[in-house]
Amino acid sequence: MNYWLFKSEPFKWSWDDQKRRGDAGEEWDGIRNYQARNNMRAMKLGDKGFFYHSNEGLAVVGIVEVCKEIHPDSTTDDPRWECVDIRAVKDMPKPVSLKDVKANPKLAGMSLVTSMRLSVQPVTEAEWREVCRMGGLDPAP
DNA sequence: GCCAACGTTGGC
DNA sequence: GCCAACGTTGGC
Repeated sequence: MNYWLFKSEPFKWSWDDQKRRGDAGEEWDGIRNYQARNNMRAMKLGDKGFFYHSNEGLAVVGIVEVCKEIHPDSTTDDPRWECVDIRAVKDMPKPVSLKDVKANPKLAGMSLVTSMRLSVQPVTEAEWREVCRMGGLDPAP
């Protein structure tokens, strides 16, 4: 199992929008960055991810799960761009803000800190557990 | 709203 | 294949 982080500007696509989709999930389309796409290519069904609000909120607000592996992005005809589908799993009991992440030395190597602009990021298991702990969640499964 | 960081594009 | 120009992202 691998872990990821998905960034979204809440006024474009928020955690509430995502939850409203329920188990059907939603295509994570619109990604036009190779590194982000490559990360999505590496995702497997059932992989978990953080849902992060950028620009406004600046916090990890929920947990998502990959519910469909890589496929063409329906919002473009350009075959270079592909995406996965994700569905909401649960809320973060306590959102973990960027400030909190930056303030935690254990998370100094996290992509959120080091590759600020990457919109789909890998998360290590240690980082996953730490952020879950900070958010008031039992990190197991 | 500003601006720094950084990815992409295109001319050479 | 280099690099300057340009566009976008995202924290502040």
